[in-house]
Amino acid sequence: MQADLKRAGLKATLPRLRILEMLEGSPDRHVGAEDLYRALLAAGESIGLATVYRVLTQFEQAGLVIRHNFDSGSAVFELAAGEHHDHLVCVRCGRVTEFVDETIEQRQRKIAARNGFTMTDHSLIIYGVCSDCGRELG
Amino acid sequence: MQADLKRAGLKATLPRLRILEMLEGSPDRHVGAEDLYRALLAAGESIGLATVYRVLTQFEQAGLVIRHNFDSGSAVFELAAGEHHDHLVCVRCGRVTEFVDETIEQRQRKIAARNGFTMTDHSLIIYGVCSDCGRELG
DNA sequence: ATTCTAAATGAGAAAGTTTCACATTTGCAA
DNA sequence: TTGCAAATGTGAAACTTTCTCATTTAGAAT
Repeated sequence: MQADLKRAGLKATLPRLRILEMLEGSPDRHVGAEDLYRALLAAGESIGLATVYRVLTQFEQAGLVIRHNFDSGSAVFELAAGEHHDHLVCVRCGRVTEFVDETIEQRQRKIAARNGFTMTDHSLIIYGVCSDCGRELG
Repeated sequence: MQADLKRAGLKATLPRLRILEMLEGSPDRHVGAEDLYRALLAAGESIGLATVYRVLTQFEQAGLVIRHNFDSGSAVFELAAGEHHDHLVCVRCGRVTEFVDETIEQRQRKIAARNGFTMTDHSLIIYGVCSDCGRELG
């Protein structure tokens, strides 16, 4: 854990370790900065909101976390562990499901190339109503 | 033009007409609320920023415009005329290129269905360096 | 262990985006 | 023309994110 930070070129400070723990222990993989901040306060840590934002941005630059701009207005962060994947977001309850589709990945690379773009990143979000919410609505 | 508004169930007020004209006459199809506001002021209109936001949101709900949350932090709007399409965004100069790929569309529908989601919308953004910027960077 | 120093933090102010509240104005139907 | 509901402009407010700077801390060098 400290090693993860060192490897990323970041000092292993208490706030950084706490934030990393929170991200690893979080029930939902996708959390907002404010949520994270409140969870840390609730857990008895004394941390500043500015630090949470700062650290998340550093983690993003170091490749430890990924920042997503879903339609909600504020960003959510997720641990970068594991494979690249895209997202299904329920517009009703906010539930996030991950998926990978190699066909889509390939087409994206082709499209970027065809348009003379050197692809650095991409974001695919499918919005919809999840099965639970669909059932509730009838 | 007035008819477009009427059809959408909106009164044909002066601010709404001006905003629609701006969107139609804009050199880049993708504009921010603030940009639009300043362009209107520059054109001699007297309009409030709140009105611009309000009207854009109404236009979005009416299906006249589409709101995008690119990584820039603030939303951009585009006229909904024409076919659905996705976007390539240059991370350096901000240039936006549109594309359509039926294969990707199909896979998305499949993925939503497989996960029990009723798809309402989707957003695919490819970030990269466009050919012009790539040339400049060498 | 102790000391030192650059880096990191916490608190609150500040910046940027978007929405709200409400007095005034305007589009449109009668 | 007139009347009224709907829309607007202004400024305040809400919300997210970044900045500033005095204080604290991690880790390297004693």
